[in-house]
Amino acid sequence: MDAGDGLRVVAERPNSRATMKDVARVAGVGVGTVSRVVNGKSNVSEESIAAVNAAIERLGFRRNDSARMLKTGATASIGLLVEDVADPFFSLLNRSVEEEVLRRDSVLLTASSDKDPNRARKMILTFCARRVDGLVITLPEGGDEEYLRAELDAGTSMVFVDRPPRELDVDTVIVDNRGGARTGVEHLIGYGHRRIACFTDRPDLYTASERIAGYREALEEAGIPFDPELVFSSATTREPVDEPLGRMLASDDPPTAVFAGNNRTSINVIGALRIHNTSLAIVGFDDFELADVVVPGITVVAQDPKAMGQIAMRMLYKRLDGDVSPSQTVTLNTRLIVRGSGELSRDAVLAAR
Amino acid sequence: MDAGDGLRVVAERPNSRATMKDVARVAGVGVGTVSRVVNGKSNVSEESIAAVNAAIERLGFRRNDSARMLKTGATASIGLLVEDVADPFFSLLNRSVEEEVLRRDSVLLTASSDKDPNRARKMILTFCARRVDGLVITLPEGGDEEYLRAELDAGTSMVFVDRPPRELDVDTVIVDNRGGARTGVEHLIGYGHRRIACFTDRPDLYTASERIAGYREALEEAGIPFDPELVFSSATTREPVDEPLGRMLASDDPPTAVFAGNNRTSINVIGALRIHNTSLAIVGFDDFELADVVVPGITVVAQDPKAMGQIAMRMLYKRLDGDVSPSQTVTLNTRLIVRGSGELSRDAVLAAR
DNA sequence: TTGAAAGCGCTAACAT
DNA sequence: ATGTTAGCGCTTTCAA
Repeated sequence: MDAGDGLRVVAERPNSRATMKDVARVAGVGVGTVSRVVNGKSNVSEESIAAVNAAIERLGFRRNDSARMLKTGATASIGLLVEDVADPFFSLLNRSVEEEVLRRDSVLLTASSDKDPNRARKMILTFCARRVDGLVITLPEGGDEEYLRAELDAGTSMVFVDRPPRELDVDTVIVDNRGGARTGVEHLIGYGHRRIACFTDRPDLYTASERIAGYREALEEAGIPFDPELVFSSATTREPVDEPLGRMLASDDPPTAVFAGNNRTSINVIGALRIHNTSLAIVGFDDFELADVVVPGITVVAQDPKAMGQIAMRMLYKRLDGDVSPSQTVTLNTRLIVRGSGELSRDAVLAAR
Repeated sequence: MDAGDGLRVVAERPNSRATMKDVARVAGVGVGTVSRVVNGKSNVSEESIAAVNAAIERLGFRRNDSARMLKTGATASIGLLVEDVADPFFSLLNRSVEEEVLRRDSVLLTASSDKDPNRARKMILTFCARRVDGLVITLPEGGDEEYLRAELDAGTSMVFVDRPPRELDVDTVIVDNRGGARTGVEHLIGYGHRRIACFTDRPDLYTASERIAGYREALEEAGIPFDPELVFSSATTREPVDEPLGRMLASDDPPTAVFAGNNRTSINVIGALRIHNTSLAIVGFDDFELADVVVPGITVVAQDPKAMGQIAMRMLYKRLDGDVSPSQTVTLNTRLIVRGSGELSRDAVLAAR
């Protein structure tokens, strides 16, 4: 390169982007002016604007936001941690959060915890190292949440969604899991059912335990004894469901209805019922695509993940805008969507046996 | 604060995070040492490590990655743009990409284009301004793609998924849409069908047009005339499907089978068939949850979004690791999953009328 | 309206 | 093994 002949070879610097300095040089102005143009400040002459834009175009300049973030301290980014971005519920929440983030011209960093507290911790700390402006978190059960306190103290805003923190004092958006489950089970009881099976996720999960509690409350209120034989709590994958359902059906006093604790569970129960060639009344928690396409349509207790995301982001941005009022918990109500499967009466089920 | 009495008030600097300088001061070492400890370099004494870690703990220090990124030029981040993160297909792709990103200790920025070229452009340029190491892109139809060339020239690696670029010379992962569709339609023809309806997405979309082409190829090969009356191409939402399906069914020579161009379409067609209280043989493109729970199970031409994400990331990381060989296009084969709906013979359908 | 210059927090080269 | 320092690319005073 510098062959010693005193000539300075101005390399094209492949694979290295032009900086404002480069643009300034080409445009024949100072970097300050370039910065003003790039950020659309008002006090720049038309001439300068034109010259700078031409240089930008020519060099393919794109502002380096790392430098900008370092300087200004604002990253215009939000971190979202959910259980699984591919889960129908969380993917809808994801999209909803994205819309709000876009509205503020920020970017969204996403991650799936896969229900693993360590993975969650790692991702959250990574987000914090990137200095996200705020965090939307579905924290998996069973891990320590103390490490979040340091982030909170350092001024990182966060809002919990889908389940509340154990100790932390942060904004939270949840749904009325217990009340929703109770409504669903009451609905079945209203159609004469007294033997109602319950298929849910692991009961150490907040949402599952709340829904089981709602199930029990409805039974109790109706004076129906709780029978642990009718509860199965690892229903999130398909295979484990067939056997316990079969056992229940083969018992002396088989169920005539089933309450399914979430969308995956509903699907698994429907499949298992198919296997056992039986039909029971069924009400599921969570709506899902195709719930109205199977016959009969599946009656569900629906959540609104879109609203959840919107509300969470609204709360978060209020904090980012300086609100320091006490933290809030917003509890969204569920909605019973009647489609047929939940309106199969006890008599009808028994008659078909 | 500085009350003029010569005393320097060392404020607690609330809402402003500790820096390496702070940590160095508290630990009684230099910033270089702090940096070495934070980054796990080898040549540091046990003493220093302990002192630094204690200070980090006490101050709640977390490295500012904006500064690190500015300095090193590496952002350890990948940008993913899909049509909609809440779509069952793309959400699975999203998760798959996330796993690969996690494996490299990077973070993932995600965005939905919502099929809007302008929104796509905005998000991609934002990602570029953040200096993502690489981009995984499903570019919406109908927009200019030239702006990507500047990014490519600047050294940003990218891989297209789900549909190929029009002009750009970049790595691409797609599925054999045409061949898959042909296989699906041939399957129906094999069961005696000669009047096969086709419900798809807008034909200006790459995947839809390829699938329609596959549909036509299968017909042609079997000597079945193509009838535009049997094709409906805006089947992505529910309502528009009912009417054209009804019209086809009421015609002189109604279809006995239907090929559905994607998962949403399949669901809509199933719903519409329910409305019209008819059953036809059906094969859909894309697998979906519940495809095996409805009766009969839905026979589908399945893609593998997980594999797509893995392969895309493998290609991307090879580029990031310095591979400069010519760009590749990987075409994944589809898989026909037989579940019953596609094996309803023409005779059976006619007999039921 | 504009250019010059300080400095955001970090890494890495250099000196010790 | 460790402290010091230059500088990454930007924004933002400050002075002109």
